[in-house]
Amino acid sequence: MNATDDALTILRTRSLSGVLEREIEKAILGGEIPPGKRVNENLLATRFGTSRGPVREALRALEGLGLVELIPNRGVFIRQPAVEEAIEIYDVRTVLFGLAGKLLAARITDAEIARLKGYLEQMEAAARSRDFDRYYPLNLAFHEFIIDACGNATLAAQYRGLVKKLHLFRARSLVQGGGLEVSNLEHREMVEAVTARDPERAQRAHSDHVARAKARLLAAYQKAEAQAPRLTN
Amino acid sequence: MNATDDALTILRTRSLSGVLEREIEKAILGGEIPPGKRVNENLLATRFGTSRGPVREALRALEGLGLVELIPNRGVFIRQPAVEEAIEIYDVRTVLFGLAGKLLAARITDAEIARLKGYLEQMEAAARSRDFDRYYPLNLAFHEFIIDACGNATLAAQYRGLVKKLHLFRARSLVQGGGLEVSNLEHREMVEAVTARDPERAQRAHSDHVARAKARLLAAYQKAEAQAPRLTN
DNA sequence: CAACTGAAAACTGTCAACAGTTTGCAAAGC
DNA sequence: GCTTTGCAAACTGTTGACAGTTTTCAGTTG
Repeated sequence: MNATDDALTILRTRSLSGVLEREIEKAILGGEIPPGKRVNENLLATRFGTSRGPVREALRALEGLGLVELIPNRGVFIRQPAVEEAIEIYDVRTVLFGLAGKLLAARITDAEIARLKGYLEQMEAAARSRDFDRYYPLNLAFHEFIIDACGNATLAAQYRGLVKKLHLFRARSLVQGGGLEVSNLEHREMVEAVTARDPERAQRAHSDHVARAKARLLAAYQKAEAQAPRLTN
Repeated sequence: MNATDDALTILRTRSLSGVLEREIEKAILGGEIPPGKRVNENLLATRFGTSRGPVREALRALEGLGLVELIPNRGVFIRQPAVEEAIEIYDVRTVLFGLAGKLLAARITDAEIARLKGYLEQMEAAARSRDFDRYYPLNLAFHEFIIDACGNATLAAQYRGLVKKLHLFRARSLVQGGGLEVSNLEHREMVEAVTARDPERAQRAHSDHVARAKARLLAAYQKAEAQAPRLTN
C-alpha cells in the first residue's frame, strides 16, 4: 500500500464518529475509564473538541461491541463482566479458535508455516530466559496471526470482539496465569498439527489450548477469591 | 413476569433510538429496504416522526451488528453478503451450535427434554404431511430453544447475530433447501444425544446438523448458479 | 443525629438548522 | 451523437440549543 492509497483509506474511513469510536475504545480498554463507571458525554465531547452528536454515535457503536451498556436517561456505563461471563467467553473462544486451527491446517502455505515456527522459537527463547515482557507481545502476535491466516473474516471479527470484552474482566490480570513453558508446549503441538496439515488434529490442539487457558484462569481465580473474597463481587 | 415488571422493562429499555434500531432492523430483515440500497436518513426520520439524530444512532448500532455498512459522506448501505461470507458464517455457526449442544447435554432438565421431544414430534408430523408452513416456525423455535437453554448468553448473542446476517444473503431462499425428512433425522439424533446427556455425542450431532445444512445450501446454490449465473454477482 | 424533603445543578434525549459533500441533470463543446 | 462542464438539488456530517430526567445536597423534621 503506497502513500496515495493510505491517504485515500484514511479519507474513506474517517468520519468523526468513526475516529471517536476507536479513541474511546482505546480509553476504555486502556483502563482510563474504569469499568462500572458512567461515561460523561460532555467530557468526551470537549476532550476531543467535538459536539455530543458524534460522541453519542460512537458510544452506540461500542454498545454493539458489548463494551458499554446503555441505560436510558442515566447514560452509558463501562461493562464489567462477571466471572460467569468470562467463562462463557472462554467456552466460545475455545470452539472459535479450534475452528481457526482447522481452517488454517487446510490452507496454510509454507511461508506461513515458517513464520509460525519463527514465533514459536522466539517464544521458547523468551520463556527459557523468563523474559515475560518479550514473551507477551510475541504470544499476542502468534495468536493474531493464526486468526488472520485462517481465512475466515467472520470468525476473526467475532474472536477479536470476545478478546476485547475479556479485557474488561476485572481479574484479567489472572488471564496471564499459567507458566510460559506449559503454554509453549501447547503452542508447539498447534504448530506441528498445522504443519502436518491435519485439520482434525489442529482443531483439537487449538481448542485444547484455549480450554486449558480457561482452566488456568479458573484455578487462579478461585485461589485469588479464597485470599481476597471481595474481588468476586 | 407480571404487568408491573413488564411496564418497568418497557420503560427501562425504551429510548427512541433503541426502538428505532429494532424497527429499522425489522424493515431491513423484512426486505422492505433491499440489500445494496442506500438508506435515506430523512425518509426514516419522517416515517417514524423523529429527527435524524436518533435515526443515525440506530444506524450506527446496526452497523455494529453487521447489517449495514457505513460509507462516509455517502450514507449507510444495506449489507449484501456474498456466497463466501455465507460460507464463513455457516462454518462459525457449525462450531457455535456444536458447543450449544455440548453445553445443553451437560445441564438439560427432564422438563426441557420433554419440550424438545414435543417439538420433534410436531416437526415429524408436519414433515409427514409435507406442511412446510407449519414446519418452518417449529424448526425455528426448536433451534432457538436449544440456543437459549444451553445457558451461554454470549454464545446465544453471537449465534443470533450470525443468523440475522444470513437473512441478508441474496440467495437465502436456498437456505431452506434440503428435505424436511432429512433434516428431521438429524434433529432426532440431536435430541437423543442430549437426552442421553452425552456432551461429546451432542456436540457432534449439533455441529453435523449445521455442517450438513451448509452442504445443502452449497449444492442448491451451485445448481442455481448453473441455471441463472447472474444470481452469483 | 439520622431520615426525609425539595430545590438546584448536572446530564441525557431530542430537535432544528447550518456547512460541506455527493449526485443528478442540463447546457455547452468536440 | 457523445463527452464534458458547471450548476442546482439532495443528502450527510456536525453543531448548538432546549426539554425532561436524574442526581446531588442543603435544609428541615422527627
